[in-house]
Amino acid sequence: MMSPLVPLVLLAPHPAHRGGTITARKERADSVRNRAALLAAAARLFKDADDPDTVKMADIAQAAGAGKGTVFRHFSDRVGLVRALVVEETQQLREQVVDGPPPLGPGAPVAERVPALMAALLDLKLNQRTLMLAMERAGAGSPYLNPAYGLWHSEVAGMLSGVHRREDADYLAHALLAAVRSDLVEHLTSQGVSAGQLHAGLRRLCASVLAHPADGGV
Amino acid sequence: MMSPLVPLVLLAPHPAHRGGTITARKERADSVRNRAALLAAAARLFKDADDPDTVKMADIAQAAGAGKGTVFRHFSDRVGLVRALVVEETQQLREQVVDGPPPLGPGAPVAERVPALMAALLDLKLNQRTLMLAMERAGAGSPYLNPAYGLWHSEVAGMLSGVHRREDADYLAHALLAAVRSDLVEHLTSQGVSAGQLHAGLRRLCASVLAHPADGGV
DNA sequence: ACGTTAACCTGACCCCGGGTCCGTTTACAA
DNA sequence: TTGTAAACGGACCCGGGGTCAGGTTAACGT
Repeated sequence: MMSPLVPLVLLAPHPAHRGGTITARKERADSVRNRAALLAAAARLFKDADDPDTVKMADIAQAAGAGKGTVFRHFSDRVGLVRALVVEETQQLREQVVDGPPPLGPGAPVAERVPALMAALLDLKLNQRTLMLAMERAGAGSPYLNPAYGLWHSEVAGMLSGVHRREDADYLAHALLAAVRSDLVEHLTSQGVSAGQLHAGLRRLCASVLAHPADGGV
Repeated sequence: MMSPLVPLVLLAPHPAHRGGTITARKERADSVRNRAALLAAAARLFKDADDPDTVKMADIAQAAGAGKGTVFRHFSDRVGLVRALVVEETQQLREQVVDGPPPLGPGAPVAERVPALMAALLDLKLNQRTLMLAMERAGAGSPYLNPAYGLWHSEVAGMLSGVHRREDADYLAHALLAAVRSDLVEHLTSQGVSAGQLHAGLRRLCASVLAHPADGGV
């Protein structure tokens, strides 16, 4: 809950970031209040919505009791808003992965930690369904520009690099993460596949990728 | 080249499909000509464009020497147009997979056929980059509603079902296909990853998933 | 306290692109 | 030739993301 990995202020583009140690006025209280209100309102709207596209910027502004301009002042565009939300919603998991207890945190054997992280990500997609869909749909390359993605990937790739060549490990990590992409999860769920079945398949996938490639190259 | 898997006429929603064996006027020549012109123009525009979003419906109409209404008459909406294009561009590969010679066609051992198909799909994403990006970006669940996807998935899942439980095989097939999604390929390419490296990683992934899971449950 | 100032707030407005509509044209059939 | 269903086309509509000019207010210096 504490010690955010990224100082929250960095998420807001505006607060004066001039030269080195000079002046820099304190951020206005109403600005802080508005940003919080906007994030809260947006989170609620996405949670309630089925289709992320039905959540309009103007709705968010209104729900937060602010003007539309304020939304764009704080988050610059739709992608920025969604990213900020994702950062919030993944904060807990990010902390657990970086310095939490095993199996998510460091210390657990790779064979347990990888599936644990992947399972957590799958649950994230299941629980924050609409928001995560919004993130993947938002503009070019969105899933990969998401700040959290870098963390997941470097963690997984690092763990795989004990079993595979570095380059392969990088790609395999991307592949594992692609297996829990929101629209895939959404598609399977809507086909009647249960969460349990998804988890089972995912475990199988992790196990396959983690198994030492006995045979030479293929 | 011959024997299209799906009669072309099915791709066009409009040509009269009333009751059983009755009348049904022959499709007008100009209609046929226009559809072909539109597809050709769209294919060219997508090929030339970097960002699929820069290809507008009006542009396509104009490039084909037709009115905007005509585009929508033939393909109903943007998604329809893109899907029709994808069907065209994948026709050759679809035929090769269904009744072509090994390793793509039936008959090759699974350990060769799966990586061959996946490599072909990766090449497709590399060569038809913009069109494939357009397809994945087009509306909700687009990659999975694409008619070709069903074929790739059923083929791969079928092959995997010799090695894995049926449910796992289904999911693993989706996971393999997710590993060649256009935006991932795009992201890696833009990071400087070469086509060769992608192919290598993909082979490694296929090999892992195809290896018999010796150990019991994970 | 109280002016000064820069940051903030707002919602009317702009813009653009997907999709629609209907008056006009045209290919086919009788 | 003529009747007619179907195709055509581009002016038009509309909704939503993003902008901006003008009013407001919280922080700072004195």
